[in-house]
Amino acid sequence: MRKIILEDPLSLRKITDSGQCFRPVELGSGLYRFVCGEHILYCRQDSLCELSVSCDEEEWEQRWRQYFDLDRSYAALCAPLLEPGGDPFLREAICCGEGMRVLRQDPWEMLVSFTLSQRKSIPAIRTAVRLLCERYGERKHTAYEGEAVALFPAPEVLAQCSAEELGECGLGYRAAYVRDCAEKTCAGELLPERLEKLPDDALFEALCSVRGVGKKVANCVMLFGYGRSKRVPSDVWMQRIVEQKYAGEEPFEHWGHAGLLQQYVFYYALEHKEELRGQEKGERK
DNA sequence: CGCCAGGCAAAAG
DNA sequence: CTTTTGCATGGC
Repeated sequence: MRKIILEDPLSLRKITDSGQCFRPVELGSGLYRFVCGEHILYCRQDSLCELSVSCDEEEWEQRWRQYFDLDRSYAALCAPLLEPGGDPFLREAICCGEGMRVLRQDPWEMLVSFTLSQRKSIPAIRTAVRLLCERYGERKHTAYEGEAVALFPAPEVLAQCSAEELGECGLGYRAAYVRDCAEKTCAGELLPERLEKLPDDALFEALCSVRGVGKKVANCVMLFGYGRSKRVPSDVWMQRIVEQKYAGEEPFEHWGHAGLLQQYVFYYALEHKEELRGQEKGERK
């Protein structure tokens, strides 16, 4: 394992638990495994700003630096928002999520993962994604205890499966949606190399052409797969926050890098589920 | 067992 | 155009 010193706090646990990624896992005793494309990283948290990693320096610089979004300082970005007189809830959320990063993940994987995520809990999404990888993904051997890791399946492979077959991974009615992701990608309509050049609006529209991809899923793919840091996916949890902390008025418009702050807020919501659910209003009859 | 999940498309108003 | 409804299944 090689030592990495970071300029910014980074929490492997919070990132892994924050609902933006479904394949990173804690293997036990603080050892985490991340997968990005066909690259696999084993990683340990030594302190807030120190990691031990399994890759060499070149791979860290070329691949994982971008994956963990290390070229921008989240601390510097959040500092002005922590000043007294600022938004008190946002301040609390940022403190709660210290060490959060918004990962830059594979666009194809994000498209499929968030398409099958709708109306599923995060643990259930993890299971479905894992089953897809185990059934249809190529295996890659690693140095860690001879472990063979199943990579995320290629579009061509999923496009050859019937919806019924895909459904066996627990996709339910979303199986047809995943098939459409694969078909359109194979047909060249959603090639990441082309889409990444589009402006936000055009990219959004292209993603929404897939059956089962709407506003929320498209924004997740843009934020987590294409690095569009202004996008704010709005799901039930974000809606509860807007209701209960902002009296129904979305504050995101006047946040710079709203997508990054959104991730702190979303993580805060996951960590305070009970209170947010409990205070839900409007169940009068 | 019952309830809810990082929503969406289609039907109804 | 805006609002309501049905949806498959795993976690807990």
